[in-house]
Amino acid sequence: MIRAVPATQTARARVRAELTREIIEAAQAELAAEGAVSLSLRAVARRLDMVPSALYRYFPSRDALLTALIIETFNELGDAAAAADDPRRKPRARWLAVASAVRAWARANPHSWALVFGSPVPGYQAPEATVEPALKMTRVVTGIIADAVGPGEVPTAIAPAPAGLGRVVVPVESELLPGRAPEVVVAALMAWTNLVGTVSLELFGHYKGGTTDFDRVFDYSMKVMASWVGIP
Amino acid sequence: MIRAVPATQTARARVRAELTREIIEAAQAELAAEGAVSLSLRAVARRLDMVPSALYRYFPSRDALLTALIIETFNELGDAAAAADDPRRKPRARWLAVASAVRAWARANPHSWALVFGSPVPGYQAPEATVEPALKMTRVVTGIIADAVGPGEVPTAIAPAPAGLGRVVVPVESELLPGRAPEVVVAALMAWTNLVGTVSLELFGHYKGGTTDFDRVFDYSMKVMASWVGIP
DNA sequence: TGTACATCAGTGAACGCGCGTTCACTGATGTAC
DNA sequence: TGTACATCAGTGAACGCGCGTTCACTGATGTAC
Repeated sequence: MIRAVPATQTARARVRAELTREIIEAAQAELAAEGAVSLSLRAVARRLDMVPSALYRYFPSRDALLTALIIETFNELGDAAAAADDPRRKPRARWLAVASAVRAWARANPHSWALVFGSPVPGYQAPEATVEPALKMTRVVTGIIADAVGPGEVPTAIAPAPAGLGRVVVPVESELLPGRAPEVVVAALMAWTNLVGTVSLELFGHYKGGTTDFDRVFDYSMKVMASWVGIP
Repeated sequence: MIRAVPATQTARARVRAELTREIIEAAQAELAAEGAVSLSLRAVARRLDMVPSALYRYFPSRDALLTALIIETFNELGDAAAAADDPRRKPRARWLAVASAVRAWARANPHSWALVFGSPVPGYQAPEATVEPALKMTRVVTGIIADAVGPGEVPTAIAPAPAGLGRVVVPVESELLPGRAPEVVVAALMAWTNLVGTVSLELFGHYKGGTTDFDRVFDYSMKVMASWVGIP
């Protein structure tokens, strides 16, 4: 799938790169139409007017295509979040803009969202290459919180963490929230969880009938979360 | 699937009821082993040493079996939550006990959890009969919050709701939190979302590598959520 | 610049598989009189 | 209590389907000299 290509691309290499793109896009269209479960190589091939076996020139297996799709999804979501974030604005406005953008992207691409945040595909093990793209959206969110709450600070709304919790959250602290108090690290995790959880539960139909205008509930709950987490 | 049975059950009716149970249990075992996606009538039949067509005496289609399984799952989860809740204790202890019980149940039955909270099965439309069982666990959670925060009260940690929000959340307020302020209704929704979201994201592997001891992070974050929502 | 050979893209047929559902059937259980 | 008939459970064979993957092939594109 990844191959060294001469600096001056041959026509063949160019066509190959283009077709790889087209296959991913056809797979996304198929995903949007049918969902991740029934995403089949044959359906993708049909969309491209190709014979199924031809896809094996580009992806060694269905799983490899799925991986490409997952990476693509995380990248697009991360880009949507990053595009909505203007670091010159106040943290609260940034948080609300990013949260809305994430939700909007998910509603526009529900099957892609379900592909990465829904039930794991059984038998499929996500390879290393998906880890970094998966963090993109998260980085935008935690970046805002890191800008709002300095190292060592603890917003008043957050109850003190038990002794020793800091050690437990070192991985996420060092990767995403360097120097921040454990209270802030966990609160950031909760804000992220609430965003992803709310979007998933909305998309998967679990709020159905609960409200007459979920847009307003979403906006308000993100504001509430902002003050809880200490985003002024 | 549902049929009138004479007050004095015939041997046949008794056997029928037992076998219906056994089929559901075999389907759960299959679910636990393979996941919801690949849950097939034929696999369930194999587990029972029956011929696939025999299942049609009990369930008219694969979807009907799936529905029975979804109802079963919601009921078990609701029972687990209710069993953990002792109304004589303080709201905070109740909330923490229920949250832990829900998480424990999910970790013990990950595929059942994924069946109801993961990606919707494409082409499957949940019938009316699943609505009430789906609410059971939610009722336990909101019941605790309703006991902690009286009608009209607004805990200090929750930012005031914009005018008119109350009207939007009437359905959930009247069904689950009668008379409570819109701030409390939304905060309860957020607490429930955070619980379900945290459990899902843990189960689906999205916290992997983030902490060295997620048990402790879970406990602490539920405590933080309790004080945010106003559970003393 | 031209030729000989190697590489690659895409075809078409085939493989073995498991799926949901239908249908005509046999034999056992239950009901009416 | 016994008999005649109706109901039901489960069998076994078959249907048509779509799937991922393999393989030998043809013809076009690229490379070395």
